[in-house]
Amino acid sequence: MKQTILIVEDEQRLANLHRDYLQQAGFATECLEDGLLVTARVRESLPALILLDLMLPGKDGLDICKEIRKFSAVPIIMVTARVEEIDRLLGLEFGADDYICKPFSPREVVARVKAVLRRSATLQDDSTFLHLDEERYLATLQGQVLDLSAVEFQLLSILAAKPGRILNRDQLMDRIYNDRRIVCDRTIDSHIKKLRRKISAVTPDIEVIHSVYGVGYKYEAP
Amino acid sequence: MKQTILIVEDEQRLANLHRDYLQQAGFATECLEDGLLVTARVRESLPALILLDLMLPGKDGLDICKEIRKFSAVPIIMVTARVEEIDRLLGLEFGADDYICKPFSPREVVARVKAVLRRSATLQDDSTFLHLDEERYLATLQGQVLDLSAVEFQLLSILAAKPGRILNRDQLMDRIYNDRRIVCDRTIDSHIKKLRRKISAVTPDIEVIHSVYGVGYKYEAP
DNA sequence: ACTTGACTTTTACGGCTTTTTACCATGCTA
DNA sequence: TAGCATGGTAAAAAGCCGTAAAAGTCAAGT
Repeated sequence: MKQTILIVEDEQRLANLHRDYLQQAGFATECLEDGLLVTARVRESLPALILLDLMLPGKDGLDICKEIRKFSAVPIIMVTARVEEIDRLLGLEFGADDYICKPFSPREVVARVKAVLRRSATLQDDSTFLHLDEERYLATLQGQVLDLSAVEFQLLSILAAKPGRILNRDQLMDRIYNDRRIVCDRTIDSHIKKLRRKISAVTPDIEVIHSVYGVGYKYEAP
Repeated sequence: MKQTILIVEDEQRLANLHRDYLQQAGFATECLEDGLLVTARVRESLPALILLDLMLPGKDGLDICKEIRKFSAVPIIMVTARVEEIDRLLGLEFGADDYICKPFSPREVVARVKAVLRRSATLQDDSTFLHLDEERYLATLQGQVLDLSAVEFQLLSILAAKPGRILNRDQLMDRIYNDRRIVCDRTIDSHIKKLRRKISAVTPDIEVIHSVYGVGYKYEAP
């Protein structure tokens, strides 16, 4: 079963070059010439990696990247025309996994693709299990996005920050409501329940939020 | 209290990149540009993890690693420029905890750092006969986990805090129920009994909770 | 301003676990 | 051996959790 690389590149000659080399290297390929349908295609064909040109007709590469990150953690390699771009991009947290600068040799592209795939393979079953982007309130579990409400996200953050450590309901409430609001502690249970439901929609067989009878809750990865 | 990551990297741009991402991820950072002062720094600032470039001016990364291992078990992640290096390194027993190959995405580095830290945290000692982790309500006896209820855990903690010292039932109740609840003192006996049963499931031949006729109970390791 | 819809909090209850109690058997000390 | 302390057991009581549904809150859009 071949892995599919999605090539998003408006310059036809370049796209073909990528395609040929990647196929030669044993990958399946798909091509798009503009940014309009990228997200739709990603959802459909679930590529193993996306090679994304930064300058595209129709839509900016950065926007596409952000959009994809809303629902998927698929590896993305950005292709840019200018070296100076890269430094700028590196500073930004917008979620690409690597950057290639034109002009480049097709061999280099293949090498990078392999490198990124290898990395993401080794990381998959490890720390990438749960990723919490505090700035964006974006939680991903095994590469899939968890659509959490603000309170749910916070709750998960607090628990996941100290895996294994048990927090009681008062501690959790104190951290979530720092305005000293008084809420019934069963409220926590309620949010926990919703969190668990959303999490189990992604990983039905793995429990990550455990209750400790008479004490509280804890987060613990498999 | 943040954990400190010590970055040892001669390429300034790369070091800054690491630093920014790790700080973003909630770590404190320190940087060194060559290998000469690494061991001294490790002794001083006791970092939680070291990110160590293999190729350094002044001293070889491997040597540094070995040197550190003589006095510390701090987690070390080696950074190397070439994939082939890794295979070679993996064969050698020199004590790094993980390897990262250039080029890499800063996100990956953060992920690896977290993964290694998590692993080393869970590997923490099972050398002591009885270990009580108050934070996670986790009691281990000779490396085996005792599945205790909240009260049982407290009871064992109180007794084990003063080995050999005899505590009567009132003292024990006072410490367990600081809300001045009045309970029958036979309740203690009941919990003691359950504790003993769970403990003897792990170490059938060793009695650690002793009753002192007419006085109370004490904990005493073999 | 009103409606609407999404999110949060409260409340109630069944089922389950732990804690407590009661009671009898056994063991210790004088 | 008498008298009290402790151990074992089981059943009652208390407390806790998961769940669902009702009630409240808030902000966006009309």
